[in-house]
Amino acid sequence: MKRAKHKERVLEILRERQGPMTAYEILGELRAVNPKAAPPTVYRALKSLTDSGCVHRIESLNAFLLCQGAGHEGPPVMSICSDCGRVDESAPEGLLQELSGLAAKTGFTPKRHVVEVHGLCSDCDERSSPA
Amino acid sequence: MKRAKHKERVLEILRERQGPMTAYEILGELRAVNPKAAPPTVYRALKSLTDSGCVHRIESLNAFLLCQGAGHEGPPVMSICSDCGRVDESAPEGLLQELSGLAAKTGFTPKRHVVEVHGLCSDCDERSSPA
DNA sequence: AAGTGTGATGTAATAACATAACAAAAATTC
DNA sequence: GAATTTTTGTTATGTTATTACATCACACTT
Repeated sequence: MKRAKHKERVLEILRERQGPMTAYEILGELRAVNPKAAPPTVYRALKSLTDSGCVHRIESLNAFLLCQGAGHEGPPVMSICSDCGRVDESAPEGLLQELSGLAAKTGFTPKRHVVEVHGLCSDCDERSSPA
Repeated sequence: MKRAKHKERVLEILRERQGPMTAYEILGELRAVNPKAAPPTVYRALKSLTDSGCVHRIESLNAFLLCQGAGHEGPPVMSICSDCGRVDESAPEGLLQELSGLAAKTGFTPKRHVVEVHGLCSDCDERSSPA
């Protein structure tokens, strides 16, 4: 097994950020350490990290986020604040059932779920419509 | 009221295709009629069409699809076949509740839902694992 | 008809996101 | 230690999307 240096560094970068980052933002950070890093460098690392599940890709932002979810009982739901950019991961109980029920009705066999909710986090919501 | 020629033409193009198209595929078709069409042309038309709800953007494909859903009681679910590329829209009853329940727990106020399921449609599933 | 306001369209350039293709280097296996 | 495989480096390019500004076409007034 090889060292996979970049993978670890990307994880570190995402851990420090505590929020979503685009591939090119990550690339910028990688370059602080290794000026030779190029787009394939970061996309390779991200592929392996998303494949293994410790990083999630947020499709509607073209961005990546360290997995924060406890277990992986169901598809993760990403709650994305349109105002401050904060993203929270959750895993509601019934969601998988709901989506599986759909599958049963239509004969569709699900492999990967993308569930992303855009809106306002509680902080930003309060700020925009104060009590 | 102005004519909004491109909007109508984009709708027609999507109606003919009966499936998802990328903005640049649409642009190619637009150019068959109007060689002057450029990226902003198609993105403007698509913005107005997606804003009004008659076209959906599929985030995980960077593609656009004519709305096929009956009513809009809840967030549309896009079922995307990884094999044949077919996309079906549905609107399961309980989904909105499920996602709203999540909101209630966390204080997040949802504005827009993205629910996309990748997998195999019934045809492709049968073909890959025959009875 | 001439002027004016508004929304649609044209145009050029570029930003932002992602992958292809191949070369070189490092680790693993034999 | 030679062969093989995997990872990394490098260059280039492909794909998706937006910015910024100019112009056009129509509707409406005067």
